[in-house]
Amino acid sequence: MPRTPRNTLNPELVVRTALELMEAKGADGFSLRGVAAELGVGPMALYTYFRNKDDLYDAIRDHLMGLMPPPPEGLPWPDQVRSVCRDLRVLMLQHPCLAQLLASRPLSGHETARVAEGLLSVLRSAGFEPETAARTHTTLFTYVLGATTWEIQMAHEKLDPDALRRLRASMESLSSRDFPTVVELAPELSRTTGGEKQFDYGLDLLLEGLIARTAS
Amino acid sequence: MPRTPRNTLNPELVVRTALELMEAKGADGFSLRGVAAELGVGPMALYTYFRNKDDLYDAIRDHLMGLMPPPPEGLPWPDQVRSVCRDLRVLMLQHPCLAQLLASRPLSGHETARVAEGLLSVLRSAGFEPETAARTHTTLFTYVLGATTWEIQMAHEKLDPDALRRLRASMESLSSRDFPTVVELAPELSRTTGGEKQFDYGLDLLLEGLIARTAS
DNA sequence: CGTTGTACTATACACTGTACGTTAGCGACA
DNA sequence: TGTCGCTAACGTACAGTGTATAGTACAACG
Repeated sequence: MPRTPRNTLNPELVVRTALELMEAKGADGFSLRGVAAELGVGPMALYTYFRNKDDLYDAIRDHLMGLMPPPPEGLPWPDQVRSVCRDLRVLMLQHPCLAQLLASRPLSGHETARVAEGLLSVLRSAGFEPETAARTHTTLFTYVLGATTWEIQMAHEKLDPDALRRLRASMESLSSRDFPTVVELAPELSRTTGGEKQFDYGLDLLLEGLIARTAS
Repeated sequence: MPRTPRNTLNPELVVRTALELMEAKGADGFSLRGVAAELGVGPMALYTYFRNKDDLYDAIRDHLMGLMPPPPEGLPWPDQVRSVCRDLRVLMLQHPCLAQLLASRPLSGHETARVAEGLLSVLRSAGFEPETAARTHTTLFTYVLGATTWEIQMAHEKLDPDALRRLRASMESLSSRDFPTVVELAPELSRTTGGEKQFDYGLDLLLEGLIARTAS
């Protein structure tokens, strides 16, 4: 059995510090040694509470998922689903590292389960059969994951002037003979990428399909 | 102007070797030094052809996108769209590193543009206005990206016995009082996750929505 | 032939995650 | 009260990373 901790460290404190560093310096550039230094402690001290770096990643992810609000009550189920998906997007935008943490590691942890429970129970209450509810949950989650990951990527792009310049250059190097549609739609592609409107466009497509299926 | 290469190296060869290593040892565990060693060359030799590691990543991504077939001709547009999305999923499953390469770097390159051109021209021919076509393209792409990334992640999970055991443990530790729906749907969630059926389920939802909008 | 530019090498630096062995200090029991 | 065991935290060390910088050998050109 674990004794009471000495006093300097505890898992909660490590996770909070790691999260701060991750948001300050980006998901790359984050290192165990950086966290340890921030805590005024040797790198190996962290291994008392986390088996390795991935284990710490999981803890950070679950900590962030704890910030997800529960589904709103008293609304029609499509609005509840929309709300959950939007909340997850906003959380991912506020904490860009969350996107990578969700995509690169399996889901686990108490708070993560809580979020899944919220969405799944909405779907079950809406009348979806168990298998359809599971499929729908996965579809919605993966859509939010992909759409928001991409949105974050594009936002990074627009902030880096060097990358932006190279993107313009590669765009203009495309012959409008070989790629007429890409060249024609280049303004729309860069203008519409990302943003709440783009996100809702895809989300509404999914929701319309779901509504149609419950009606039949 | 570039002189004729000495003879040992060229960009194409480097990319092919890098891709082999990436598929053999996974996207992690891939290193410039590994590629250089495989080519029997010093690590810095690669910097003659690529400005840095990310630049090589971009080249690999574009090389893989070159394997995408063009949209099939002579079919109704929803079938063309479905075909392109499925092809991209299959390519990502065959080359799991592609998922990370697509998600972590902006799109660029000739082959990548070719693929975009294919899907965009299908949408334009189907009658979508420029802005809607751009939005739809992004929605479809991000759906495939998220869904397939997740599918790969889950497949990795099922192959690692240690991770699988930990997943079972964390599932069973969930109280069915706190998380009744998750516990109830646990079999469906692990059974339906991934696979072509799951992918098509979400894809068909999107397509139904798109068809409805062109009809109105 | 000399000059120049390029393909590649050699060395070095600042990092990374973590395996291993050691120390210091608390909790509990004699 | 003394002592023993357990463990939190430390220090050292290792194998590895990407890449900056400087140098070397060779091909092509004037």
